[in-house]
Amino acid sequence: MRLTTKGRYAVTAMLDLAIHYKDGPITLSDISKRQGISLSYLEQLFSKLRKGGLVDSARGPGGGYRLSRSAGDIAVADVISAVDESIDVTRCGGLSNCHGDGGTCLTHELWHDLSGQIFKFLSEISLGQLVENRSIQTVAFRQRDKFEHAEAALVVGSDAGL
Amino acid sequence: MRLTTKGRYAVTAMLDLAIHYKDGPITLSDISKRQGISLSYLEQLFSKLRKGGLVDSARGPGGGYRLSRSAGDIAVADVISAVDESIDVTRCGGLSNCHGDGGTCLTHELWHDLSGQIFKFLSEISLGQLVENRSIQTVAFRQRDKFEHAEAALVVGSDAGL
DNA sequence: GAATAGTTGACAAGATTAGTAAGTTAAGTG
DNA sequence: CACTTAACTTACTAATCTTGTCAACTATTC
Repeated sequence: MRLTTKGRYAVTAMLDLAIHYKDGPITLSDISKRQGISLSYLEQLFSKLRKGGLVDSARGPGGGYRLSRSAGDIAVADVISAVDESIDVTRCGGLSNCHGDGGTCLTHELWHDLSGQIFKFLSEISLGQLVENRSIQTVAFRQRDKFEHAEAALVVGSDAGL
Repeated sequence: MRLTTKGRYAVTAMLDLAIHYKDGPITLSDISKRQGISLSYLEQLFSKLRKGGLVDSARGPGGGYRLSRSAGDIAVADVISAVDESIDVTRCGGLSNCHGDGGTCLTHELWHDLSGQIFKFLSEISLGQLVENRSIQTVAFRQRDKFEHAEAALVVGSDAGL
């Protein structure tokens, strides 16, 4: 899981789509103006988003892009994965054979696990939740206490989104 | 909040430090060998980690780096922030004045909030937790049933896909 | 059927980051 | 003091991100 400005641009653009969903197909030129992202970059990003099946396109006048499914069914992780092809990294390939020292592959596993958690976290936040549940979220976050925090973080991530 | 390979390297190296804490100061050369990260790059990363107050250094023979405080007191977010100076981004500066359209700055706010959540999430995971809870994790992981899944996943952090 | 508004794809240049190489300084050791 | 070790620093190269430009291709509209 990586999280770069590229992913941020993609999520931003998708949020824009989600917000303006009711207006029919949205042109990249509109998104470009609203979000301050260069048109050519948007074209590249949406090429990947389209290949990832996250958006549908319509050409010609009145054309543009729209979400391929409900905003509630598109996770933030989906968007980021689509544009940010995450080449796996740990030299040992994740879990295979690098036991030169006691702590070698253990470290990689630790990272692997953490990475999985981040991914899971972002998988449980949908664009729809971000747009709709804004106020509820912050409240839910404030309420939990320290010891529930493990569970709460996940639950919050899942239903309250942001 | 950004999450790049750079941050991953830093966390990996810090985990290595945490694991080998009892061995006294650890040289970058050791970390380099164990984790497969180039020495030069480690030097650059640790320069920032040191400036960020996360590690203490000792020069000369027998020298090396060690965590400046308990592994339980160092959050993953601390490490990533230290090496990955996250320049803020949204053209409007985060929350200021870009209301050209209804959804313009709202989108930025949404991203800002999401970013904050990711940060909070990573702030609540310490290096110590990652290292210590691991053996418990794998066991607990196997034992849990579907409904305990949320809690276990965080404590454990195991499988979870990517 | 031509004009227009829009996507799609390719390519390249500039800007920023990631990563490497090599040299310098400080601290121990014989 | 000379030598070694290892932290520090600076300069450089490679990769990636981001923007720009140009040329198709497609559906709508006049």
